[in-house]
Amino acid sequence: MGGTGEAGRRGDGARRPVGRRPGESGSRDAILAAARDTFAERGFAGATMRAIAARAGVDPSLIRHFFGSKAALFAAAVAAGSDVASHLRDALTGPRDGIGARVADAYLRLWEDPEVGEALRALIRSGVALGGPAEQLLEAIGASDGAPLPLERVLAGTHLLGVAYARFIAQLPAVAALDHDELVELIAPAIQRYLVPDGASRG
Amino acid sequence: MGGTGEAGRRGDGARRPVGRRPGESGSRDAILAAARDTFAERGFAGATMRAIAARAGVDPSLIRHFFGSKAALFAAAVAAGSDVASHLRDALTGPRDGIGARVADAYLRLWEDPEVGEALRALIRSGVALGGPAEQLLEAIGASDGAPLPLERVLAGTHLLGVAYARFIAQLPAVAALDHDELVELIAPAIQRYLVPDGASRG
DNA sequence: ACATCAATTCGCCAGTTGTGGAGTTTCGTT
DNA sequence: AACGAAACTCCACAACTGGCGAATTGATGT
Repeated sequence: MGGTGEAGRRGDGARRPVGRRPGESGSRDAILAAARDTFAERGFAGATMRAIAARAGVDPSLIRHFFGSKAALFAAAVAAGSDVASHLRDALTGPRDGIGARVADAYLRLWEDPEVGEALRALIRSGVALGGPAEQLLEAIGASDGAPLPLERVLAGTHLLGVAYARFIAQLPAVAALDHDELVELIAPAIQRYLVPDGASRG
Repeated sequence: MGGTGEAGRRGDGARRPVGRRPGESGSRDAILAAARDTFAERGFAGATMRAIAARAGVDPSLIRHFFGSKAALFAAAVAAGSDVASHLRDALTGPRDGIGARVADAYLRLWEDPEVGEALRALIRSGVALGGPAEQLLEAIGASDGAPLPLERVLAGTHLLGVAYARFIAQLPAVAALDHDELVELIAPAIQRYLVPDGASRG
């Protein structure tokens, strides 16, 4: 299925000079950013190293020079999204009052961070089977502090995951167009009811 | 990234005879089933026609003979999962009492159908941008009967989607191990509260 | 019996993919 | 000033990809 090729962000068709560039080039970071974007858009299999290199404005071999292989590049690119759990711990360990809103806010804020958000999209789009962000989120919420209701906490995680999917991946207008605080307010009650069994204290 | 090749479900290494087989071969259906499975496991880009053919026990060219192209095969393979909306209409148009449990039950039952479920997995794994099952589910629930609260209905859809993701795609043990009815009972209240604004009528 | 059509495989092609080797230019250190 | 290491590109390759034409075999209608 012949693609027309990716017009590079930096590549303008003219041959780049060979050899090291003067000063700080930032090529490594450019590659990581391009990889995150491309993996997020097309998934692991659909993203080609040539497309990533073109987007970063470098030669494909430079990717290998820095990262070794496509799999290693993927791992490096999505590293930012690999510890969802730790970012939610604060929100989860706070007082039960308003915990639904706090967790929803923290989770959505995570997705809104450009680096983390693209990494999460890349991970989900690539369908990473084990250790993926979905499992991590769900398990993190479920087993956060040895609470007696891990299952219902996992269900809270599924709701958050579904909201994130609709807002950031499917980009469904109804959900994606909402203001951050608006969305938090809307889903907070449901999260709250899962996290604390008796449905007290509004979001 | 050189794979070792897919050991065919039917292919045993021996050369298959050329020419038409006697009797009903069922090759077309075998191809569709193999395509659904493979697309579900690896996504559109990751699934190769050769892998699908091997899984179905046929020559890759037979796929082209029947379906024309990889894209057309994909479309045919996921057709079963393309009208999520219609299958939920009954559950949504019933009485408000117990609508949460009814919708949750109908939705999960959809995923449990082998044909539909694999089609949905394939669609989500492939990241179909528009018209995908995620959008369809969400929009179907949101706009079902011109109700005054489409947004909150969409949020119910996000929860269901997240549950399905955890149970059928990520296959998170905590959610995947649950009995169907158990799971319905657990999430029904949340769905119910989204679908009817005043949180009346249990499960 | 004969002609027609569908099912099926084989071999091939042009393009793409990830990877690797070899060379060139600059940086950092001594 | 010399020199090793790092950044960077070009070229090539072997494998794989989707797609296609052609040949072979069986089923079906007349």
